[in-house]
Amino acid sequence: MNATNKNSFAFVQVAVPTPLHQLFDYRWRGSEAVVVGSRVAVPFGRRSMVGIVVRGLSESAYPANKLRAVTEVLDSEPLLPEDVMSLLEWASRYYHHPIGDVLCSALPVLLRQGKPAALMQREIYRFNAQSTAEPPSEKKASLQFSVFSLLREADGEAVDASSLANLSPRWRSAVKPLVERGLIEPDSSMVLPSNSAVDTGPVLLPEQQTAVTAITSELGSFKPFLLNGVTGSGKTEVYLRCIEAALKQQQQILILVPEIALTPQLMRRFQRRITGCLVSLHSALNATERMQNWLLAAKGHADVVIGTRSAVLVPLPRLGLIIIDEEHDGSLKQQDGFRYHARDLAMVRARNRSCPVVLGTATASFESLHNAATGRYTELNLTQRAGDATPPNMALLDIRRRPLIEGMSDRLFDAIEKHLAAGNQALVFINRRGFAPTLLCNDCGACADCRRCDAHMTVHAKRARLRCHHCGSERPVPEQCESCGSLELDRLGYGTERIAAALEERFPDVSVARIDRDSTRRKGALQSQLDAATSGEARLLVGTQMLAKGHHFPGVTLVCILDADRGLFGTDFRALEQMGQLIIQVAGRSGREEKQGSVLVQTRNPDNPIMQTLVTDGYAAFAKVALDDRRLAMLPPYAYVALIRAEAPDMNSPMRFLQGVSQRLLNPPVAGVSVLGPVSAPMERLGGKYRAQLLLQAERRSLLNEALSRLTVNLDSLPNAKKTRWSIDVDPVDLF
DNA sequence: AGCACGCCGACT
DNA sequence: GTCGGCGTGCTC
Repeated sequence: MNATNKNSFAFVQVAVPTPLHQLFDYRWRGSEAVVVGSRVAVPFGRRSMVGIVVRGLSESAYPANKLRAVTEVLDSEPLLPEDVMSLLEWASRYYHHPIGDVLCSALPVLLRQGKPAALMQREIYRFNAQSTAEPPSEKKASLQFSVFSLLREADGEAVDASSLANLSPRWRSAVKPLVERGLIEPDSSMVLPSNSAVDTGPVLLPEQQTAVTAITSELGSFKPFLLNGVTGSGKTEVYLRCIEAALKQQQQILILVPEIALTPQLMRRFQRRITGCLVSLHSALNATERMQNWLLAAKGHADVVIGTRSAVLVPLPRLGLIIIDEEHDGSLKQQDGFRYHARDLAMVRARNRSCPVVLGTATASFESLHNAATGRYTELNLTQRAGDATPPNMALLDIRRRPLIEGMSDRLFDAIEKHLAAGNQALVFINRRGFAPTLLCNDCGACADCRRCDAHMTVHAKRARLRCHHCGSERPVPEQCESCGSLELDRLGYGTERIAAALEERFPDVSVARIDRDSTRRKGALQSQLDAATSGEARLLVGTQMLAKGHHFPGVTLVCILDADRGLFGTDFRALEQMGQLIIQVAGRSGREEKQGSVLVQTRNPDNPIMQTLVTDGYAAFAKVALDDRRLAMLPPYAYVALIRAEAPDMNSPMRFLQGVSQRLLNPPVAGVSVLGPVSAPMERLGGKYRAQLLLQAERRSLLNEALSRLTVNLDSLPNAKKTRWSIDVDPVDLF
C-alpha cells in the first residue's frame, strides 16, 4: 500500500502534529494515487499544517459537510516507508502518545515544516577545453582571470563553489560571464560523504571472534544479542567486524550511541576503518545538515548511520544490523513529549525487519540482564582486556571515624600521593557539580533555597553565584543569611569545584583538571581538558559522570569514588542500579594499559552487602542481588509500570486531576493492574510548578496497556485537565 | 498545543 | 465607551 498503489480513494486519513489522540479525515482528489507516508498540507482549524498521510479511505465516518480538502501534496514518494510507519503507529499505541506528534517528530525539523525532501546538491564548475572563446585578460578582468585559471589548472576536474568563494566574495559576478561565453560549465553533484578505510583491525581475541561469528551468522534474521564486554575488552572492534560483514551484504547499519560528545570520536574511528558512506545524526548538527544526513539515510545512500536516540526512527531501506552502544545509558530514553526508549524501539524495528540487534555494554541494564536470563537475548561475553591489561583492583575505604579533609580521608590522600610519586595519574570522581551543595546559616539554621523548586541552591565559589541544578535559576552568593542577616554562613558538602581546590592545595606542584558541565561549557573546553588529561599534563583529574563515559586515560592508575553512598539511599527504584553502573564505568577508566589500576570507594557503609558484592564480585553478581530486590518489590523488570505525571502552577490542580484519573481507572477496575497514588512528586515544586504523579503497576504488559488505553479517551474532559499539564510515561526510567 | 470566541475590570 | 484579562471549546 505505498507509492505503487493504484487504488483511488475519495478520502485520506492524515496525522497532524497536535496533542490529540486521533487522525483526521480529508477529501482527496480521487484520481491521484494515495501515497501512504507522504506529506500533505492541510487546513486545520484556522491555519495550515503539514501532516502525514496514514491511509486512503473509500468513505469517511465524519460528516461530509465538515470535511475539508487536502490543499497540497508535498511528496510523490513516501517520506516514511512502510516499516517506519508501522513502527511509529505501534509506538504511538505502546507509549500512548498522540499519533500525529509521534509521526511528525520522526522527521527532521525542515521536513516537518514542509521543505522539499531534496538532497543538497553541490554546486561545481568545470573548465571547458572545447571552448574557442577568448580567455579573460589578467589586466582587464582580474577576478574572471583568477576563476578561469583555477578551473583550467584543475584540468577538467570539478571545482567546488566553495573554493571559488575563497577567491573573492564577489566570485559569482566573475563566474557568470565565463559561463555565458562557454569558457566554463556549471554542474551539480550529490554530496556523498564517502570514505575509504585506511586501517585494518587487529587480530581478534578468541572471545571477540566468537561474538563476531555469532552475530554475523544471524544477518538476515531477527536475533537480539547482549554483548557484555568489560571496559577495554574491544567491543568497538566487534562492532566494526559485524559492520564489515553487513556491508558486504549491501546492508545499512544503524549505530545508536549515548547523547554525549563522544559521537565525533567514534565517527573518526569508524572513518579510519570503514569503506562506504558514513553519516552521523546528533544534536550538534544544524537543521540543514540534519535533513541532509537524514535524507542520505532514508534514500539508501548512507551505508552506516551513527546517531543518538532519535536516529532509531530514521528510514533505512537496506537496514541489516542495529548496534546499540552503552545500552544501559539513560539518554536512550526520551524524557519529555514522546517518551520512547530507543533500545526498545530498536528491538521492535529489528523484529519487523528480521535483522540482528547488538546491545553492547560493560554494565547491562537490569532489563537486558533479565531478558538474557530468560533466554530472549543471547549473551556474548568479553572478559579479557585487550593487550596485557589486568582488571582494576577495587576496594572499599571505610571513612567512619577517620579524619577527613574536605571530604577525603587521610588514606585516600596517601594513595593519591603514592600513585603520583610513581609517575602516574589519579582520577577523583564525585557526581556533583559546583563548590558545595548547601549554604547553611549557623545562627538560624536556614539554607539558601531555590525560589522555584523544593531544592537547596548549590554554591559556585569562583563565580560567586548560587545556582539551582534543577531549574537553572541563579543569584549572587549572599554575604549574610537571607532570613536572619547573620554573617555566619557555612558551605556544607562537596562538589567538583571544592574537591579540585582541595587537591590543588594538597598537591601544589601538580596540575589538576576539572571535567564537569561547568568547566566544559565553553566550546572546545572539553577537548582541551581531555587533551590535558590524556597527555598526562594534568596529573589529577576531578569530575562528574562526564568522566565516566567512554574516555580513555592511559596514565590513570588510581580512581577514587567519593560519594558512592548516595546511591544506596536513593529514593528512586533505579538509584542502586545506576550507582553500580557508574562505579564500574568510572573504575573502567583506570589501568587500561599495562599498568594495573586501583579503585578506592569511600564509604560510611563498608558492611553493606550489596556494596561489598559490587566491589569484590563485580557487576554481574551485584546485579543478581539487586534484581532479587526488584522481584520482591514487584518492580521492573519483574512488573510493568507506567507513571502519569501532572504539573500546574497551583498546588491543588495536579492532585485533583490525578484523583479523577485514578477514579476512572478504578471504576471499573482493570484486573491485574494496581493504581498507586496519586502522591506529590519527590520534589513537589520544580521550576515554579507543583507536580504530582500516579503509578500503575501490572504483572502483564497487555493489562497495563489496556488500562492506559481506556484512560486516553477524553482525558482532557476531566476536571482540572485544562489547568494541568499531564503526560503518560510508559516504562519510566525514573520516578521524579 | 494554538487560536478563536466570550464575558467582566481599569483606562484614554 | 473600549482594550484586554484568561476560561472554554474546537480542530477532519
